[in-house]
Amino acid sequence: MEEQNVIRSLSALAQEIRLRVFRALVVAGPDGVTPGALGEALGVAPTTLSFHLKELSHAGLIVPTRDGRHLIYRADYAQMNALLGYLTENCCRGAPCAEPVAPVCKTC
Amino acid sequence: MEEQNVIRSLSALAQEIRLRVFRALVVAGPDGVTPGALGEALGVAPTTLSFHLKELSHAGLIVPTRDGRHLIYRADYAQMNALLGYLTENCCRGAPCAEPVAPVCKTC
DNA sequence: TCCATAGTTCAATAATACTTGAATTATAAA
DNA sequence: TTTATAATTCAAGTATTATTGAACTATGGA
Repeated sequence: MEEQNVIRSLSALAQEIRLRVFRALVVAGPDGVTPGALGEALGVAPTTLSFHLKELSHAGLIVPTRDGRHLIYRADYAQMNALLGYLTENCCRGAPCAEPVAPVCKTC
Repeated sequence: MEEQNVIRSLSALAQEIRLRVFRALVVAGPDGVTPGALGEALGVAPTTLSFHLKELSHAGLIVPTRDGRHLIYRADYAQMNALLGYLTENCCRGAPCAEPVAPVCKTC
């Protein structure tokens, strides 16, 4: 993963609304969620939500697909994994860590 | 981990200099690095570096300790783990993920 | 004590990011 | 074809974040 993409992804997640949106999509999994449902659940105005969805999309963290007059947004797990991996790369120069870095997803 | 702390941590990492600083500290491990050495390695002015070190410290991602007239900064692995875990919490509602979320640190 | 070194804090400027209403695009149903 | 619904884009004002030089604090050595 490129540094600029990492920064873009971290910036995308470093905002209350976008963090909540992303986590909601991570929880929803393969089903995804529409902007309407997200806006309803999170109490965010359509214009504002759209702006934030675009930020997350540009970062590659979420992906929209169209279904009739709805859009469905889904988390991109590969992108998330790449991001998490980047932060711990070459951790402790390959030595076993004093405080080991744990697997992030207990159910996988 | 509290949402506000998560956002603060992500904001802290979502900046070129701070991301490089943090990764340098992750690689350095328990030895840590001084601001002087970081500034030298990354080509950053002392004032600017100090500002960014404070941002990372406030987020709890790095911790300074004094050693004579030097400060030594170290990554806080527990905070990093908590952050990474937060992003994948309740992933796919506990179902096995379509695209599994991998352990982030191969050497641990 | 006096000076040099290691870092930080402060204040001002410069640059980015967030929100909102109005207008727009795309699809579906009457 | 006309109307309604779902969502986005645009432009503006507002707010937050980054950089820099000058001044300051703390430690160690001459």
